[in-house]
Amino acid sequence: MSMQDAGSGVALWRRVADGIERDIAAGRFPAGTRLPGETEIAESYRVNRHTVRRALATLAERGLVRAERGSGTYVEAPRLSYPLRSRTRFSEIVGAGGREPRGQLIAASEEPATRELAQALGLKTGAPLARIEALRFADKTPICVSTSWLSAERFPDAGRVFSAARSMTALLAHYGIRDYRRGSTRITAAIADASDAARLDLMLGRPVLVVDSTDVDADGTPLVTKRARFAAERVTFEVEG
Amino acid sequence: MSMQDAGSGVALWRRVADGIERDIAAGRFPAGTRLPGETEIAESYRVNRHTVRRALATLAERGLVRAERGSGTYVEAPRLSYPLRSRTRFSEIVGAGGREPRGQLIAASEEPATRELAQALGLKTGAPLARIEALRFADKTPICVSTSWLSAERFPDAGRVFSAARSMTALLAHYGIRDYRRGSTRITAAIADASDAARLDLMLGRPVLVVDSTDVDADGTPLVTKRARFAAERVTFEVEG
DNA sequence: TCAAGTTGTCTATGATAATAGACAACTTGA
DNA sequence: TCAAGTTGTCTATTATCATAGACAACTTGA
Repeated sequence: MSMQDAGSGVALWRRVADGIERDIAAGRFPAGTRLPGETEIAESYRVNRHTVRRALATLAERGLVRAERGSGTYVEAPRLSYPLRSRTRFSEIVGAGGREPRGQLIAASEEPATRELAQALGLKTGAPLARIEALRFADKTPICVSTSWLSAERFPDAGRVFSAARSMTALLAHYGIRDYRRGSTRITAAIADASDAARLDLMLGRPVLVVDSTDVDADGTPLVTKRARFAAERVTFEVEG
Repeated sequence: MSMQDAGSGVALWRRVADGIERDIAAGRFPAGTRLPGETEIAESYRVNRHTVRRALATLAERGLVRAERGSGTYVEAPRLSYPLRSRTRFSEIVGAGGREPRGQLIAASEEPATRELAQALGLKTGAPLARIEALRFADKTPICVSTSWLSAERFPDAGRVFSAARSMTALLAHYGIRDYRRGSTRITAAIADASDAARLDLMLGRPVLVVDSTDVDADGTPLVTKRARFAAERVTFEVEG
């Protein structure tokens, strides 16, 4: 560590990487742009060039930038704008950005409802729930990991249905539910744990947006409650009103 | 670093600290609870006891836990629930949790509107803006740093008024605006920079929730646009509908 | 063609992170 | 009172972080 560091627990190269990434996310380096040279970046962060190289290496590994020997380092990808409205679907949001939405089932299982889950779904503690863990992509970039819980009685075989349907909207449609909306949403941020980091192809220690939400049908009856972890660096939530 | 680490750029002790803090935030260790012994934590994280000690030391420094020699380490503080509605005020939110809201002016200045700011406020690029930077507390805990911009023509002397009023609601009331609401809100997360970390009494590298918002009057005319950085570990946003 | 500027790779060195072990100081409950 | 379990402090060792310098390989534009 350098002298200016008072022992933050975050390596210098990582802070440089974060800085560059924020500049990219903020649009100061749009996609396709050439970044300043490594020496120049090193000077502006008051850091050794090797430290900058390590920072750039991690960004390159994640596909955010691409280094071209003899020429420079160039910006690759943008950030997904994610509106939080009552009736927006993941697939629509991604599609609106001109990217291809994809869902992938990680695991499906059954488990009894904890007190919190039961309360969210309007069921009794211990009621059988289907638990579906899925990974969602925009093109080939993983955006979020979501864990969904539904009543196993009302939605029998939910795991199998989801793995075929590949989206929650399609799953609910399979059970005759054509319309649903967001009942509640809670957002906070955390640091990615090992499992999320691996699935989201995210470096350990990167921030994730943690969204707890419950979807309800037209009558307000809870259908499904979820906890999703979004790679913070890849999305910006937009709240209406 | 240990072998299981592939070079995440985040020190082990910090990941342990994050883990413990998440457990506290998730309510697995409610306020007043005694944490497992250092040796036990070390085993569960597969880490040396000294590493755990360092993690606990930082949590203690931030007032999250308190170590008692010979007895154990105990949990101190909870997390603020922050609803995102059209008409919620910081002071009401904090007050609702039984805590004392406080605002502190960091700096006030005047500057011409950038293109983005002008657009948000419905003004022309270059129009004079008052810029107010403030720090907001719940009791003695800093919650967020906010930078607000208002039209300097419509709100002359805004900085002085704010420093007396100590809240945006009171400032607007001073100019005869009794009612206002949230026009737009955008949320993402980032890593605290040095300045935010210092003001929020946050370790460098901790996540912050970045909220860009614009408040409008009853007619929908933009009044003030803000960027606030919240210590993610101290709040949970609640989104309606 | 050539010079200037770029990224890629090597060696070396000091500071810090993480491990390991031992023991002191203290609290708690039997 | 005492034993078991806790936090506090010390020494020592190894791996990684960050710096520093030098040079190769390559691209670009004059």
